[in-house]
Amino acid sequence: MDIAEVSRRSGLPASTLRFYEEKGLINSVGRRGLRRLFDGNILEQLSMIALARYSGFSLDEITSMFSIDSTIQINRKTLFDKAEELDQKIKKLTAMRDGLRHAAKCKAPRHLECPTFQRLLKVAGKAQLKGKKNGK
Amino acid sequence: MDIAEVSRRSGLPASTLRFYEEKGLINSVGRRGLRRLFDGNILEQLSMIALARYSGFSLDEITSMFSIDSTIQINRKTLFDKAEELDQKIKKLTAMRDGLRHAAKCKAPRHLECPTFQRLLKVAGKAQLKGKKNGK
DNA sequence: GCTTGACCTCAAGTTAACTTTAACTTGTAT
DNA sequence: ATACAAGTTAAAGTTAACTTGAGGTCAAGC
Repeated sequence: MDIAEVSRRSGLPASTLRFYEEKGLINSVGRRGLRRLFDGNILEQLSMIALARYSGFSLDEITSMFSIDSTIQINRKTLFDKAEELDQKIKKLTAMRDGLRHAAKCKAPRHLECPTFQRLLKVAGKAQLKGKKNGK
Repeated sequence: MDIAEVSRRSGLPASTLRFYEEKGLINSVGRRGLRRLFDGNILEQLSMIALARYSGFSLDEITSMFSIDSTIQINRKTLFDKAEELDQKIKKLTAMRDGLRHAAKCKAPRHLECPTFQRLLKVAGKAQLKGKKNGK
């Protein structure tokens, strides 16, 4: 599979694929002349990466979580911790979603003055943002 | 309330508060000499902003969703659409969380080879990332 | 009335995750 | 053999969301 096909099938521009390879997130299996060749399973790897990115993990975190060459088993505790982190995040997103839905219906002149909205805010604020830089 | 107190109580550095004001996300109510003065409700506004940021909205989106000066009611449909977006995201995050939890327990030599993991991936991939640039 | 510490502005710097550009190479079709 | 479309590299550019730095201001305490 050449880079164009991977690009077409994954939806990612070739430049991104090269960038990911340079970063060590993915690997090409060889070259035909200058041109990279990719293995079929690259597509699943890329889906995984896309999902993780979308979930808010940085490329560096993803590298350490899924990289092929890392010590045979990725530290189970790390994975579990990541899952916990996500769980917290899901709770906040849910509060936000409900808040937005409410706001779309609410008659209060300003959302911040609506008690329902404020309650949601409070709930969401519970698990304070103690994360690193990238709190997305 | 001066900037130092807002900073202390919100946990945000003064530089961020100035930056937010410059961007139009928040407003100071006046000055004492050069120094900004903030109203008490600024703290709730900042919680709201923090939650929205954490939920993956960009500052520009937040500005248009919550800015004080925008047309009296923010477009209900927009709010609803944002809620839907979040709902999709919550589904993906849930898949990711379950995936990670599974990975932490799974005995398969490589997670990508584990059928449970692959199933999760497939589910998560359903609502494709058709978003703009900022898909976090 | 002078110092000082907390604030101010404006410009430039930083980081992540890419994208763009310029100049080069090569397998395939003619 | 030659052209050329599609690849390649290395370096510089881009955007969002801030942070840092240099140099200036001012209200309050001594």
